[in-house]
Amino acid sequence: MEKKRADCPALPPGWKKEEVIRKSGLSAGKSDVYYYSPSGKKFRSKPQLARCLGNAVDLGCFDFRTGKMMPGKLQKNKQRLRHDPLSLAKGGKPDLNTALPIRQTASIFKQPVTKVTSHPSNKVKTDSQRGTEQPRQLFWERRLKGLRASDVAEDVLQTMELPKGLQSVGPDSGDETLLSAIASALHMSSAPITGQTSVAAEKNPAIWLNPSQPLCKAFTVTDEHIREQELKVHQARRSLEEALMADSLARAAENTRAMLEGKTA
DNA sequence: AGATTCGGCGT
DNA sequence: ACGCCGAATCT
Repeated sequence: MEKKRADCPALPPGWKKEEVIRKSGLSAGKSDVYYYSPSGKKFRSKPQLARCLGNAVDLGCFDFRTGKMMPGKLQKNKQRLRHDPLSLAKGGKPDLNTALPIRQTASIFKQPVTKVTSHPSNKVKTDSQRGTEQPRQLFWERRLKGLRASDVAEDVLQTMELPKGLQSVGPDSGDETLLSAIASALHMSSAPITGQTSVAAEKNPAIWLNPSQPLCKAFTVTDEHIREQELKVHQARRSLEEALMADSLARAAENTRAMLEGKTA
């Protein structure tokens, strides 16, 4: 069988793509697409591919069937109406369009070739991809520096203030990166955010940093912190309530005025 | 056992 | 209509 394995320019060097036509059955004529990693492992779906490449390549606009990046295929974010019941009903994290910027050049990350199993009959198995996390770039949070939220008039919104106890770890000790790092951690992972629990990370983060935690010294959240936060939420809700009330009064006033003018005209 | 192939579920 | 993946079948 002369299967053509073509290079796939959209993926890191060494990755091959193959298309196999189904030749019998109900689905005869349809085709299946496979990819092969540089080490020869076969991949048969986009999720599987994504699990392997991890943050190395953004497959957001990668079309598995054609093997090309489709610029127009931005995140299929359903233009869901605010307060759509569906958005609230589903569990998990809110579906905000806040994909973080990630590295596009994958080739510096080597694909794992072997994995040593711990036992006597030490056959080298192809690693079970599920267990191994892909490497993350160290200090990637620094790329978030300078990103600011702004309102419709392009005025930069006031940035959040961080509680005193939080201290960053790493080459950029600014509060700005710290805020981004923590916000990202909360956004991306459902695991507890503890900060860097190893003291060694503070001395030499380049070696000891735990990349699955934000660039932040370990911290503890006290009941006091929680009460403060609850208070802030309450105040924010009050402000919002007042603003909405004022707005609706203003609208009502505007309507009646328009009606009166209509009559006199 | 591993590779190949098609079915069929879920969206 | 199609992506994804289970599992029957093939080597």
